[in-house]
Amino acid sequence: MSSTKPASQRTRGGWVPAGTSAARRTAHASRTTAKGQRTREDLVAAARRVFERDGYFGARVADITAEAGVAHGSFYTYFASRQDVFVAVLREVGEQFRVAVAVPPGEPRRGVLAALDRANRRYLEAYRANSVIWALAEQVATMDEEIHRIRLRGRIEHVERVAKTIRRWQDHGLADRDIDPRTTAGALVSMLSNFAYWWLAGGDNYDPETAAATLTAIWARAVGLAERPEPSAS
Amino acid sequence: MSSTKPASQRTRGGWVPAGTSAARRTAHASRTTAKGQRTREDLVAAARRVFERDGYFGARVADITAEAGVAHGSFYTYFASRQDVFVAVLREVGEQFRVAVAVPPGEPRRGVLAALDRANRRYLEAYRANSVIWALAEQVATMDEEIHRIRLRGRIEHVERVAKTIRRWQDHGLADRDIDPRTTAGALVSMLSNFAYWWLAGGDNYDPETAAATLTAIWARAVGLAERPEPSAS
Amino acid sequence: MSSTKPASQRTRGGWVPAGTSAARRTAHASRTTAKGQRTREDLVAAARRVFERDGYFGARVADITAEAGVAHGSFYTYFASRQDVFVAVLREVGEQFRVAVAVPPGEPRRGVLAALDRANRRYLEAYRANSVIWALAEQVATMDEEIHRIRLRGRIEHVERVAKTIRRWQDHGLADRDIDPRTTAGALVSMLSNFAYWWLAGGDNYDPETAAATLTAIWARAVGLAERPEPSAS
Amino acid sequence: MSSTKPASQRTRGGWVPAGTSAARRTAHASRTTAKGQRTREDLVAAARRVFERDGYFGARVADITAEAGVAHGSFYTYFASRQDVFVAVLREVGEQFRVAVAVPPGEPRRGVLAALDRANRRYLEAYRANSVIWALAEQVATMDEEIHRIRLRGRIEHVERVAKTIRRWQDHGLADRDIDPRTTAGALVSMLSNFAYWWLAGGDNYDPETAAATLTAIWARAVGLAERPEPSAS
DNA sequence: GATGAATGAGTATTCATTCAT
DNA sequence: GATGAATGAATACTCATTCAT
Repeated sequence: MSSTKPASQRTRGGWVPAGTSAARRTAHASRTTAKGQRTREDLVAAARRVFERDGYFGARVADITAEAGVAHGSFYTYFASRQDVFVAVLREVGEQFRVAVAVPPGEPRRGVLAALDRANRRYLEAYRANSVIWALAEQVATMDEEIHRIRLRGRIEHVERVAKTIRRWQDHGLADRDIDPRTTAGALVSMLSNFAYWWLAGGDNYDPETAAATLTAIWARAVGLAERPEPSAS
Repeated sequence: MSSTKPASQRTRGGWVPAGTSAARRTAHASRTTAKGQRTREDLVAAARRVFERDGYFGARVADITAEAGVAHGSFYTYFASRQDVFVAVLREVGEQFRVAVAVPPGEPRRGVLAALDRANRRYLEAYRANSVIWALAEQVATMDEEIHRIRLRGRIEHVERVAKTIRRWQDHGLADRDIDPRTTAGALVSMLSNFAYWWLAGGDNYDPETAAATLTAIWARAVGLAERPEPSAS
Repeated sequence: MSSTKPASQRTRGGWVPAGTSAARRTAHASRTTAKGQRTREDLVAAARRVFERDGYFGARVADITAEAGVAHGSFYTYFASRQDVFVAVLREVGEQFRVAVAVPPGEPRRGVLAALDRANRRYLEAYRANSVIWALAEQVATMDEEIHRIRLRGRIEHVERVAKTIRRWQDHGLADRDIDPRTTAGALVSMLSNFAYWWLAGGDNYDPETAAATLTAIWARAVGLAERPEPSAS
Repeated sequence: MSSTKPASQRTRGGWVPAGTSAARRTAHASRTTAKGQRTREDLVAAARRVFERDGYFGARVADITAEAGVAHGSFYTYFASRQDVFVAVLREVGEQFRVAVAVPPGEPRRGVLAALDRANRRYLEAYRANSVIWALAEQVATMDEEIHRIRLRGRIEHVERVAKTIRRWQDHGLADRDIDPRTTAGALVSMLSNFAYWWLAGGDNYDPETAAATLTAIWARAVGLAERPEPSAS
């Protein structure tokens, strides 16, 4: 890495340039020790705890390093800013989330409705496990463009996945052909995620069993899911 | 996450610092000059513009007074804090919202489905008109307990209103008797509001006509709304 | 001042913008009280004292406000940064300097040589009076482009003024016609200012009378100044 | 401004913090591996590049080691501080400078004026080749006592050498007897070095040929150099 | 000798709030 | 009521230097 500085900082016009210290942080990619790896992980874990406890704006870098038991300055060996760790935490949580929602490999393939129901319940469970940090992400999104982009990407991914499922159902004659898959998917994903937010993080109370059943029922009705098993399924 | 902070909370993050001079200041209702009334209105209007432009945490009191064209200090003649104006702005917007969604007095009472569709479209229009500030409120909610309470109250009000409608429909034989009105209402309100957020403020694109039609369709199917007009209405 | 923010901070692309706090300082031009004026002056005076005592990089904003007897935050009511006050101080000193070098109105117009000698001595006196801050400026120039520009402008102004005088002398037959006025002026200004620096601020010692006389003599010889009074002056 | 700081000075600004571990580290002269020697050279070369690119205060130890391709910590195996490498770089450059200016052994000894002209042109060439680092040294001098001492010593050496030449010329009847050699030398050295700075590093433009010729001409006139060759030369 | 992770002191800047005119 | 100057607490970030492998 011979030079990490923008060309505009080099000598220009016969004048000896003054160095500024801005934005010279190097990506911390190469040559990381196992110890360094460990410290980074500690910091991410500590950050998550602090964010959950104090919120995004309430979390000071000092709190995070104190929680991780490292020196204040060590934070900046691994992250450029509070936002930077937050993104790292989100990435981790998002991954957990994606895993939770995906169909577990060993799951028996019975009815479509049963599968849908199980997926919804898994989503609610994942939300419950990550409700605080997830709700936080939903909020911080508005204050921070980077995080908003991440959230939007996640949302669209989710919607597209659902839309694809709906199209598949339509192709198999399991769902109404006259609904718009993308729009319907958007509405259902909104229903699921926002209901989960208010129920599990926002203080609006519901009965767990009724909630899960209702969500699945609406979902099924929305796409006109034929209750009977596919007659000529693969 | 009604409150994750200990009572000894730091002043950061919008929590009301107990015992500040904000408390000392009395409600400014009585003894208001016409001029004073006008200044207050200017400040609220300016605050809304600044909040929409800069976000909640990005809006400084100095920006609001500059926008309103009054002295910095004058702000505190009318409001105790930034949160205080934000609540004032929200109250105003919320009122507009409630008016927009309510059934217009002169509206002809034709079919239930048509009425539902019209209500949904009015909601989307109201959201579109207020999307920025509304989305802001949705987000700020979690960062600020007071505002979260206001939002939760609004949410529950909305859900209860819908639940009541569903119950009425059930009583009239227009909706399925075996759905839970409160839970179904919660899911549908989540769907509507969160879909509106992503569509109108969050950057997820949909076709306007399809969107409105899809939302109404799901709504109708969710409650099992009989498409035929009520045989023995009112 | 309805809006001090760049257009790029306004709502873009259906996404609610987050406010950043960068670069929103307003020019402190309009509506300044006499008291405010006074505080500003106090700060500039204090800054000069602190800069002379501690150097540019050694001067902390806290030192300046302490010296001025105002609160730390008050500094930023008037200046955006340390560099900003430094420029203000330089402007003040530069002005004193320019005045010192200019021909005093009441000065009797005797010989050219005598006038030259008097100008040089006045320059040295001005340098002596401002040596510390002036030497500082000479140094800081390299670290800060803004200040380098100011210095370069000052240098060129000075050189041009001298070149103009040389041309006038050439026109009057008082100076050699075959020297290049601009280059000669550059060399002489360099000689004067840098000699002054090493002598009065840099620790290289000379006898005051000899120094002044030598500088004037070299100056006169350099332009081939005819020692005899102008035969047909003015 | 040899020293404006009290003994209890803060560590800021490049002053040598008395009693740090820098003192503990011994000169690294003895017992050096070939490899170690090489690393040291790499660091000095890298330091020069970084200083030229970023200025003295803008150059961080981390930048230098990155540029040299060695570990951060290795820097302290060879140097006690940034100032320490800077001095090493200066020593190197100063040596190059001295060599460049010295009379080349094989040079034919013709006229005094011609010799003077050639020396001045060599100085300008050397300055041009080292303008950035040299200007830096000139500037950093005032911010750092140690470096100021080095610079002052260099200046005085240069002035004394010129004064000695002038005295020789006077003895040989080639120069005016009534000028003060030391003061004249000081003025001429200032002229030369500062003109070179503004021209070659500071952004003040001149024609190369005119510049060189003008400097020599002023120099010759200043000492009253008889244009004719020494009648009774050596 | 070389490495790069850890340390933590040091400081500029922001902005809500108060208060003398 | 209005004004705008003054206040000062709060905190992110930098980087020279040390030191365990």
